Parts: sequence; C-alpha cells; structure tokens
Amino acid sequence: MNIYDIAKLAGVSTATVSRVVNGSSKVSEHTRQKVLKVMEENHYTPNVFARGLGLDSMQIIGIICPDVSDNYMARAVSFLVRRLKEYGYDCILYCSGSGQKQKEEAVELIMRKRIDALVLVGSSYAGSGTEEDNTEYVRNAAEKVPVFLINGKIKGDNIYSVYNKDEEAAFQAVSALIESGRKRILFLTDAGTCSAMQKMAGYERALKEHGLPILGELKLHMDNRIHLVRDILLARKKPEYDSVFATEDGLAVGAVKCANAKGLEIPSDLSVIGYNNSEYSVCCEPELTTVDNKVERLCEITADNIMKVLKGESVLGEIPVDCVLVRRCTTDF
Amino acid sequence: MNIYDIAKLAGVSTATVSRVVNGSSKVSEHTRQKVLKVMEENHYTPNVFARGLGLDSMQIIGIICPDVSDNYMARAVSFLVRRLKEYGYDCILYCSGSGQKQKEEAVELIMRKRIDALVLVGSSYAGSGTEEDNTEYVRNAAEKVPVFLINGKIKGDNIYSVYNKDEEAAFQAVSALIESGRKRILFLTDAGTCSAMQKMAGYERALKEHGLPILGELKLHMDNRIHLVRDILLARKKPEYDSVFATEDGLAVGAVKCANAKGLEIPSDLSVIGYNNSEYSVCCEPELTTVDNKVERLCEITADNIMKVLKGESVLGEIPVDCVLVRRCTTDF
DNA sequence: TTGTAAGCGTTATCAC
DNA sequence: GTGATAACGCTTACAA
Repeated sequence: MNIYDIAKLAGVSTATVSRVVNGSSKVSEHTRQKVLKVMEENHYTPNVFARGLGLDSMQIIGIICPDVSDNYMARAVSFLVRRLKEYGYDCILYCSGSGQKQKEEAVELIMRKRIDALVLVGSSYAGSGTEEDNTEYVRNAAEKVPVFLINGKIKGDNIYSVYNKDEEAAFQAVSALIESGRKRILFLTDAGTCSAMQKMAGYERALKEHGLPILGELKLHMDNRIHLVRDILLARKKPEYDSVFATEDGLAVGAVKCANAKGLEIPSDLSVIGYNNSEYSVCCEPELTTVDNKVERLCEITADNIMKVLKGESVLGEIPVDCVLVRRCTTDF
Repeated sequence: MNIYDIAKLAGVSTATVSRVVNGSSKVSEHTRQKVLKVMEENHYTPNVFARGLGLDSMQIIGIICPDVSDNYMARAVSFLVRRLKEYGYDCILYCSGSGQKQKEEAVELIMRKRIDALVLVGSSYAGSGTEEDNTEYVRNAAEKVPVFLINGKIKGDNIYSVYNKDEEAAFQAVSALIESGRKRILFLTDAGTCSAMQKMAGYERALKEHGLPILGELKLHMDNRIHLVRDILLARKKPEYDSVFATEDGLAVGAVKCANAKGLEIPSDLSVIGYNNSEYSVCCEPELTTVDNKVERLCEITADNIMKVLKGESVLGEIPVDCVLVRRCTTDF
C-alpha cells in the first residue's frame, strides 16, 4: 500500500493524500475525511525512506556513548531516548568504546546515516583537556549537523555543550573532607577525560587552599572495576591515606570494600566520597557519600536544546550545571 | 555530491559507480580504481535514504526494552549494539516502559521505520504466562519482520526466542537453600512477567519436592528499589523467614540491607540469593550469591540468529540457555 | 564490462 | 482546494 494506491482508492491525487498525511490546512474537511478513511481501512503508513529521500531527514538523532552498560550512560541514554521520542524523533545508538580511533570511526559511520543531530554522551568525547587537540572529528561532524555534548565542552560552531561544574564539585567535596579533619586524601580515577581532569583540578585546589601538599603518591589511576580496585588498594603496604575522593562511584565502592576487608571503621578510620550518585552508592555498605551530577538534568536541557536548534531557534553554546554533594554514611560531616 | 557527480567526474555511468560502491565483481580493475579515486577525492558517501528506498532496507535493527537504565537491559543493549554493528547493522533503540499499551505502541511505532528485524529485550514482552494472551502485537510484528526475544518465549511464525531456564535455576537455588537447612524462604519479586512466573514455579517445586509448604505470606511483590524493599521488610513485625530468594539482585540487596539494619548475621541468621549477577551483587556487603543468567550469551546467540535469518538460513525457534548459580557470601553452602 | 533507463514512494512547485 | 509532475539518489534489469 503506497500513496498511489490510497490516492486511487480515495479518488484524489497523491498530492492530496500527502497533504492529509502531513496535516496541511489546505484540504477541505470533506476530502480529508475521505482520504483518512481509506488510509485507516488499508492500514496505510507512509514509507519513511521515500520521505527521507525527499526531505533529507528521517527524524533521527544519533547517540554515541563509549558503552551503555555503564550506569551513567545508561541513565543518560534512557532519558534521551524517551524524551526525544516524545518530540517525535527516533534514536540510533552506537557504543563506540573509548579509544580515540574508535570514537572517530563511530562518529564517521553515524554521520553517513544522515542523522538530524548528534549527541555525544560522556566527557570522553571532549578530549583530555591536556594533550594536543583531538576533537577535530567532532568539529567536522558539526559542519554537517548540530552536535550536542553531555558533560563535555568543546568550543565550535554548531556544537552545544552541557556540562557539570566538576572542578567546583570536587573542590567542595574535598574541602569538606579536609574541614572534617582529613589530611591525606587519596584521589582515585579511572580515566584521563576532560571531566576527570576537572575533578583533579578541584581536588588540588582544595588541598592548596587549605595549605596541604599535593602528593603524587596519593593519586591513583586504575580501571573502574570494584574487585580490582579493592585488591590494588589491599596490596598497598600501609594505610597511608585517611580518606578517598573517587571520580566514579565504582572506584569508591572498591575503596570501601578494601576498608571493610581491613576491618577499618568507616567513616572514622576512613572517609570516602564517590561520584555520580549511581545505584552503586546505595548498594554499598556503608552507603556512599557521593556527588550527584544530575545526569537527567543535563539530558533534559540537551533534548530541549536539540529541538530548539532543529527549529532554528538560538541556543547557548555552553551551559554549566551545578552538582550536589549527597551526604550518606561514608563521611562524618 | 551524489552518484551522478561521481559518474560524471569518473567518466562512467551511475550504474558503474553503484557497482563499485557495492563491490560488484563485474567491474574491471582499471575502472574500479578510477571510480574509487574520484570517490575518495570527493569524500563521497552514498545516500542511505535513496538506497533504503530502492532496497526497502536501511540495514537497521529495532531494539525495544522497557528501560535501558536497568542494568540487565543495558548490558543486553550494549552487547547487541556492538555485535550488530560488527555485522554492518545499526540499531534504533526504544524504551517502551512496561505497560501493555506502551509496549504495543512502541512496537507499532518502530515497525513504521521499516526495520529489518525487531529485538525485544526482557521477558516482559513474552506476556505474564498466566493471564489471557496479550502477545498478539508481537505476532503482528512478526508478519512483517523477524522478531527476536531476549529471555522471552512466544510461539509463532518468524518469532525466535532465546531464554533462560529460569524455572530450573530457581529450583536449584531454592533447593540449595533448603538443603543448607532453610525452612522459611521468602520469595521476593517485582514483576508479573513470564520470567518471574517461571522463577516462582521453580521456587514452589523446590519446596514441594522437599516436603515444605507453599505459604502465601512468604511471597512478596514490590518495586525493585533498594531502599523501598529494605523499608518494607523492616516494617514487618518478626523475622518470619530465614532466607530470601529474590527475582532481581536489587530486591536481594534490599533484603541484605534490612538484615544489616536489624543486626542479623548473614548468612547464618539469614541467607539471601539474588538473580542476574549484576554489579549490584558485588557492590553489596556481604556480596550476593546470585543466579547468573548469562545475558551476554543470550545476546550473542540472538545477534547471530538475526544474521542467519536475514540471510535466509534456518534457525531454531526456541533456544533455552542454562543459568549458573554464583556462590558468594550471602549463603553458607 | 559498461551504459541506459525504469522504478522505489514521497514531497514540493506549479498550474488551474 | 486540487491535480500533474518534477525532483530526491540509488539499484538493477536489460541492452549493447
């Protein structure tokens, strides 16, 4: 059943059927009803490819994240997919992995699909913030379609960034640790992303402003796998730290598990702060004090911005969003 | 840049360009190189819509799950998306919610996109297994494209089910509890899905075969939210159960938290078994004994089956997959 | 091996 | 308010 069949059955032209389908006002009520009836009876649905060909759009948004099995990204994707659906857009999802090559390839491949906009979830797409620039591929994509970053910041035409004030959040969290008497704060991270760099900057600023030294031995980098983190920390000789600030909840849980295994009292012997306010933080025992980085809020702003940009409205290129420290049981402030 | 431009620049016909693009063998090496060079130089990429229109396929698989922020579904979607990408297929993702109406609507909407195959993730699409049949919409979809269920079983033409032996897994788990001396086993569930029913059947069979009574007061139904579960259990007067078998890890964690709050010793005072072998199970303290239902395996089989079916090869309509009980610290066997 | 031309099913631009 | 008809860019018989 295509538009010709419907036109014939309804005794009108394809143009009229098309007008009815697209809700054009320039159709008499009589004709409209007639066409609608025939469409109903024959369960007619327009061919999206033909429409796509004509309009050069299939109302599809591309979403790329390193891996949706990650809790943070899953929450983001879930929110985006639902929200964009409400706006009548579908989503193609890619999981790119986190390597530079992989990310570039994913973006290149998804661009071929003639998506209407591209969303990159996770600060990993914003580059490391330290090395030489490796975000050229994002700017290339932005020449064709608007690009939206969830928790990443890239300057450029047609690129829209919504991101957390991670430096500030880390500063606040670490300051709180220091003000509760902690002196040797372990910084635990799993990635060299832009966001992780921000967090480290906040960590260092807090130390500095409180007159504490920044020690390389108290900065650890490892994969975000709970048991791995626990074992690495267990293997270290002495408890050379009195608290932990982790850039991911999973890392923090690993630290908690290490403390539990050692029989340390939390939060008195060891205070721990995680990041993301994921389900991990309430799964863990004692439950994790963590930074809530408001994924859903970032996504909400992004989805709305996408619609605005597609409608041609103007939108801020950079929108910072505050984080909130959620106090639970791994800290004593 | 379209195929005409390339054809003109290369001094050949569009048909030849098309042949080169699609790797047809019927092109001389000389012509092929000539065309390839022009394509390179002009960064030509075929228009997917035009191709879709002609072939009535855009190499897209539709995936629907109730909510990808759920850990189980996120793992499934992550695996599927990557694997199908390797096969050259893209994925459109819908999060349908879990209501019957929502599921039906999601399927109807995604079918309009002319996807090449449909994957339904989660046993919720397989119906409850008890009520009247409510899976007609799945069979309808199967009239147009092959439908693949991840952990669900629906009989029908063009429907391919890969599912866990949940009844058996539950039977084994509950039997293990009983054989370790447990007599009053709380059954905790969050949904009335086909899978949940299977688990309950296994639970009941284990009780029966060990000569224990099936008690309604020991079957609880509640939302899968850790704190909610903990609080509901805490509010109950006496510890009328000596162990818990939960259909989701989150529920089991809630039970563990309740026990911790009450100062009960795990596993001696209370044994707990969860389901899914999610990250929750290693986050939790003590770590959860749980049923590993091999999501990745289900997805791997499904992805491979999709390719076979699309190639016209024949494939089993029903493939059961064994679960494995993972012993951790909440049980003493 | 290569080219020609007829679809594929819409939407949009004209006339009327 | 309605109808012809020309794009849109590709694939694929069919011809050469």
